[in-house]
Amino acid sequence: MPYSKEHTLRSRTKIVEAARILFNVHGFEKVTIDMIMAKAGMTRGGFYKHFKSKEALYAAAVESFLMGRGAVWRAEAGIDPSNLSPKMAQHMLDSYLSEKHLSDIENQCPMIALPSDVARGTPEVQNAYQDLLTAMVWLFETAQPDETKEKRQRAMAMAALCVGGMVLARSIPDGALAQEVRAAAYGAASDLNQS
Amino acid sequence: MPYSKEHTLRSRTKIVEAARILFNVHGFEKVTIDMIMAKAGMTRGGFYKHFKSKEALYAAAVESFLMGRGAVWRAEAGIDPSNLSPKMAQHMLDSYLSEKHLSDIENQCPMIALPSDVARGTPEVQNAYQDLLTAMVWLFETAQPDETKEKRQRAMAMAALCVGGMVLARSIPDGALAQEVRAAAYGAASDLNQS
DNA sequence: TGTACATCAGTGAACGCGCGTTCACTGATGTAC
DNA sequence: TGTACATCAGTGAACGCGCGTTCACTGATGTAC
Repeated sequence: MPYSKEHTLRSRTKIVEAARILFNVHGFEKVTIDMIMAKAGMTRGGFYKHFKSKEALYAAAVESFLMGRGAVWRAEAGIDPSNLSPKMAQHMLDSYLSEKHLSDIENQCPMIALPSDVARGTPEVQNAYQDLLTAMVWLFETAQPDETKEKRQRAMAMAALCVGGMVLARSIPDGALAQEVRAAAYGAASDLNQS
Repeated sequence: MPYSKEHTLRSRTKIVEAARILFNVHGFEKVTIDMIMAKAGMTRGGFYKHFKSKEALYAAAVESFLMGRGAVWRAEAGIDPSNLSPKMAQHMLDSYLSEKHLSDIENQCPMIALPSDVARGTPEVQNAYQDLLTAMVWLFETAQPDETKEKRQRAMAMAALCVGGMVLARSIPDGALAQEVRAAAYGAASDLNQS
């Protein structure tokens, strides 16, 4: 058995990480296997030792966000999933609907970066996307105080505001309007979290 | 001057209409000039007599929704833009966040169908997208009673719920969860409209 | 401890296909006389 | 009113390029003796 399991896994991780960033910046179709492998420090052919197709990598890249870059991001935002409260949910909103997230193309949440690609993607990719959504809704829902009514609907509306606000802000050329939309979504989501 | 202006315009309209539907279904990259021209009842080569590139058609297709299929759609929903009221805005929400809209891939609003393509598109396409958003926000804002506070923020949050709710519902494989998200966004948007 | 071997991650050239765009042409139709 | 002409929308073959995937190979390294 040449090359250790660790070596192989490290290569795979480098490919996924390169892909995640490139897909975020350019979208699925515009990114080539060459670009991904070059960014990962390898050459074209080796790709198929790790993934059976570009589509399979896509699912892995979306999935990787949850426990990879997403975890770093939650930590930076001061979110502790094992100790949730409305304050924690507010931290999540502060961070997700921030100017910083709006301008951070490389490390943005894939739910914002890739929706049209995913809606037409394979079941694999859609499952990965759904896992991200489910995690976000779970966080918002669990963070609500016990007595809150309609927690789940509330959490889902907050998620829709997070993704909708950012998607709209990203797709329009007028920067001032984009900030206005982002801020409006932030305000409405905060109201839902605290009322 | 061979062929009347009307004839040329009719051809152009057929191309734009075919493109709007095909982009909605398959996304920008997956649709070929051949597919579009075939659907419009013509052949490949003629395309460039009407548009300078595929990108230029893209902008035209997004733009066309506002006064084309979108107008039909508003009429069916009983919306009269010259006589707005909270009830009209509610009709808009009823229709936009409906099960019908969720399943109507061909005639869906381009804001839902194409966000990731647009976010990386030309300024032309982004302008067309922004026009759709501006129209929607204007409608929600204008429909509010005079005494309502923060009308504009409210209208923007409603738009974010409309687009966010539908984008999420479209991108996940679990149909029941998709309906739940759609309904939650609908509930929250209705609350914003009426409170 | 040292060495031959087997494995398989990684290389890079090549393949094959699809698609956006171009181009020489055809032919329908409005206009001038 | 009828006819020759000019225009340009539409045709369809061809071009050229890029990209996903394949494939024969190379060489690094873990294992057996």
